[in-house]
Amino acid sequence: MVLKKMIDRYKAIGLKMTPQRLAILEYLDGNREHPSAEDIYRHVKKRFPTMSRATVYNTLETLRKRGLIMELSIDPMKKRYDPNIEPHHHLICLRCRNVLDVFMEFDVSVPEEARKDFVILGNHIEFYGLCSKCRNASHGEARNKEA
Amino acid sequence: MVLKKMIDRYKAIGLKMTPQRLAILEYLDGNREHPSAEDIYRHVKKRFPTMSRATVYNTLETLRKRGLIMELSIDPMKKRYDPNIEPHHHLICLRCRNVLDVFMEFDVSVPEEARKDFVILGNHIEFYGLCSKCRNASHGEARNKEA
DNA sequence: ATCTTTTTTAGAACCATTCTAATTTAATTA
DNA sequence: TAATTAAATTAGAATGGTTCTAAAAAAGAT
Repeated sequence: MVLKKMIDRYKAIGLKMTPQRLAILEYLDGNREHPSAEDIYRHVKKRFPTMSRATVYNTLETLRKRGLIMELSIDPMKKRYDPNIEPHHHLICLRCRNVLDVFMEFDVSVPEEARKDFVILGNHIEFYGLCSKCRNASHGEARNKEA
Repeated sequence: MVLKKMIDRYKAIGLKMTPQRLAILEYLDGNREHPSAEDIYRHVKKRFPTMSRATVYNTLETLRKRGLIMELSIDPMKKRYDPNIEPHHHLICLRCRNVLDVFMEFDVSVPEEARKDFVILGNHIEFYGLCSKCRNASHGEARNKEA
């Protein structure tokens, strides 16, 4: 459970721990769904009906700046968030947009001449394809518009 | 020049070739800037002042569906497009968001047990770091808000 | 030249995200 | 525990990217 660490870190840098933030942190803790801000908002709103979207966005931005979560550009329409900050990669279903983590390291170094003085600080591999559900169900699960 | 091929392909499937579409195709042909819809709109509007954003979006979607361009999820805020459909990867500057192509193949196969019945159809590697301009100029070129 | 179908257009609508300014609250200190 | 103060929350407005709409224009076929 990374939750406790997050809370401690929060306080250590002079940020206030509010019930709303705690709810967001709890939702994110161990979450493997790579949720969007709206996903998070919908969830925590159940417990805090007055919750504002701004709070979700602010909290996510604060967490990101502190390096406690990652912002993913996996979805063309919206940002998605990953509370797992271990470097890893993603398997993305082209049909239902679900995302599976891939905890592996690959040797993908780019030689000098190919990177033109660019300093490479990290990498992220998107594998795209079809998840087992979508591969079987010829219709079900569809959530996007590839064609 | 892939332009001619695109025009032929267009007609072959019964799509009409209009001056607006031609302008968009010409702008994309050989373009290595990974432009957004807005970038394209601004450019072609110079030549066609009545050009509508809808035309740009429609054309891009048509091209994408036909596999003539690729839609990139490189930028969290907007889609960007790549007329180069050869499989390749991208070097993304965290500071100015410029993108450099990497024409290399990497062995990134994911073993059975790691992909849980997922069928992998392709992959795309994002290398992120700092381009030479941004690395030198401590301020210039900044276009985003990493911190 | 006419006809049919597709495309273009301006603008409205929509969704994700950011901003705003007033109100509330966590944490500190007396 | 009450007062203080800096930070967080809130509803809603504003913004930016994208999609939709319905009417007008134009491409390609006959």
